[in-house]
Amino acid sequence: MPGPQLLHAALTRNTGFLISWMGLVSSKHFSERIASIGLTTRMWGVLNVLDAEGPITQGALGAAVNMDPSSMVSTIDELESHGMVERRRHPSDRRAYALHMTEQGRETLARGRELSREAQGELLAPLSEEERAQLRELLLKLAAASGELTSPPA
Amino acid sequence: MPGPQLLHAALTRNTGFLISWMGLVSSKHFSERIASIGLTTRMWGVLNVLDAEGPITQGALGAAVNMDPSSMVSTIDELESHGMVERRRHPSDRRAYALHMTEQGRETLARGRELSREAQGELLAPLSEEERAQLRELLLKLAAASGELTSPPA
DNA sequence: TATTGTTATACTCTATAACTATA
DNA sequence: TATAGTTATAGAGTATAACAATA
Repeated sequence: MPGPQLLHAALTRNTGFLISWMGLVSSKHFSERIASIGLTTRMWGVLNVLDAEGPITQGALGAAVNMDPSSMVSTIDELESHGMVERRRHPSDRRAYALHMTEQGRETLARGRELSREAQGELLAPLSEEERAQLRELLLKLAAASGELTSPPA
Repeated sequence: MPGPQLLHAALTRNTGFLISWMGLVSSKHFSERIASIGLTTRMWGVLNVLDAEGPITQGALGAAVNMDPSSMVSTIDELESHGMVERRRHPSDRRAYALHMTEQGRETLARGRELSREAQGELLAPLSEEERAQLRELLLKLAAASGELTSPPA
């Protein structure tokens, strides 16, 4: 799509389609913002989970963000080349890395969180504080149950 | 992502990210369903708008679903090869087509709408009727305003 | 024999630019 | 000169398979 614009009324009937649409709008908007500090959405996800989980294996991190191993390689490559993450050797398993966040990684993450809040504010501008909280709760319920989804019927 | 599963808690803080995530879950789930009747998400969007707008030009249809002209060509090719849409010549402009939906297109659309309702029911299963209506209203507000978004700051 | 991470490869989706036939 | 549609191509993003080092 050449820039998400207005959704045709005919495509507005199904709430699932609405969610997909707003998901595209949101991720496009957000990725434009964090691009200004050299981040992609994938890097963003990895950086956040790494921050929460501490030194962790590349495979475990990939599993946590639902990214396959080969995509992880290039994502970590990017983060490392920007000095945000270090690949150190795992102390007891010489096949594996222990990924560490650098000081610059932490600074970038902090700056990214500011941008993230800004982007969210713009995205949710049409909603009142109460409505934002409502939306957030509803989405959390859906996300919590989304693991049981996605398998096509027999 | 190898199949949307659970979202890591660290990525749950930002509502914008939540929307993106659920958008991926929803569109993956939905596209798996309509694949069973030979439709892709793009074909689905075009079919719905074509149904609403009646015979229409390829370019106008592309604008209505925010799809660039070259992507429209392959999408209409698919629809035409499945006998759902016909490219007839525009009565007064021989450069343009007037796209017509066939009877089979209408049948597929009707069947797709059933699948769409089913998929929506599964996606929104964790929500009560009242919550579903809430979510729908909130998303409509956001979608209505999404045109003003997406441009990065100066 | 299995696992961690890597490489090479391919497939999908989407966008860009150059082209044709009309206007 | 501009527009409707087409073609060829290139760029993301993501997935698969084969591989080296280590377990």
